[in-house]
Amino acid sequence: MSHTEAPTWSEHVHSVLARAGHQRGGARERVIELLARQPCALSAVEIEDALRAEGTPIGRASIYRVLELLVEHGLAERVAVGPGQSRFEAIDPSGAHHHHLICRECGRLVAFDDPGLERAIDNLSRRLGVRVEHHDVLLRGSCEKCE
Amino acid sequence: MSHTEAPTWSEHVHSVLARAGHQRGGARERVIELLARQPCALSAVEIEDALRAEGTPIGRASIYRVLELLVEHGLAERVAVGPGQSRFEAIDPSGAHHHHLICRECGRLVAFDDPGLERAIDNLSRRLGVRVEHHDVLLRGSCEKCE
DNA sequence: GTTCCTGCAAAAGATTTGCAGTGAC
DNA sequence: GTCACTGCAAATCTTTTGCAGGAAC
Repeated sequence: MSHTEAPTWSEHVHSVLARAGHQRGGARERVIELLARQPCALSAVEIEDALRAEGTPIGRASIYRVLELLVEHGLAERVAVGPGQSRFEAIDPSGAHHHHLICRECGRLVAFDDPGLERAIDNLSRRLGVRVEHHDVLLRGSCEKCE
Repeated sequence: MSHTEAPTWSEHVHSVLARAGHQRGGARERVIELLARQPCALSAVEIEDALRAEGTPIGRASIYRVLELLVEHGLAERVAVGPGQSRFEAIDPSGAHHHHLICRECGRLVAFDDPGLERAIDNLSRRLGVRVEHHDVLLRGSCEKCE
């Protein structure tokens, strides 16, 4: 694979942050590399635990600072799954994105995407006459395993 | 419309809770009556302030207990508008419901409903083969006033 | 050398829990 | 009288902030 196309998410993040005048510290790199490898959203504590398990523990405050920076630059998304429980995940630079189903039984977060849903939201924002920069859709129910 | 049917939300709440073996205390009644009159979602602190302003202050713990009870029985909904910021609103017994746009400029929460969106979510849950009990849609952008 | 990054400890908020007293039925 | 409801204070949990030292450029 690989000619010269489609930058990976990490590369994209690095170039956006560099352009914004940020240096590359160790803690930030580790959070970015970890997020880049995730199939789905993680909480700050899960990120902390995962990095500790890999032998590169970093302070929780740093994790929140990195996440805040990523969200601010539109590079990551915060998914609110409950009172005081946020999870974070990478936003693909291509603009592709997905939504989540949170299972009441097992608590698992399942990702999915759906063009019909995107279309409905487009129509809606046009109808309302508002500018929608971002949308979160969170379904609650039972996943196929728990059904 | 209206012969003798369609119970109001408060009535519905009272009958559901009574059936579940709950008594009717003062604090609970006040929170329920307040929520019944709201056009849109309130935070726990807003509820506390509103009740204090009406001269019937109640403990914040009681507010959270009432809200938890309502959510548990499917009588109210929690809307997560940010990290550590939940708002609550009544769920109409008819099943009618709406979603929200939160304005980045003024922070206002705007309610709307949209049949196209509901349809898209129906189709989606059928396609995924999951049972969706509840869905939250939260748009972020600028409202008409701030546009 | 200057400016940004990091970790630690403390702070700030939101929400929950323990407990003793009060009220509903 | 019994069991649920309430308020207060304390505890818990997530997230943010202040600050001193260390790293990037």
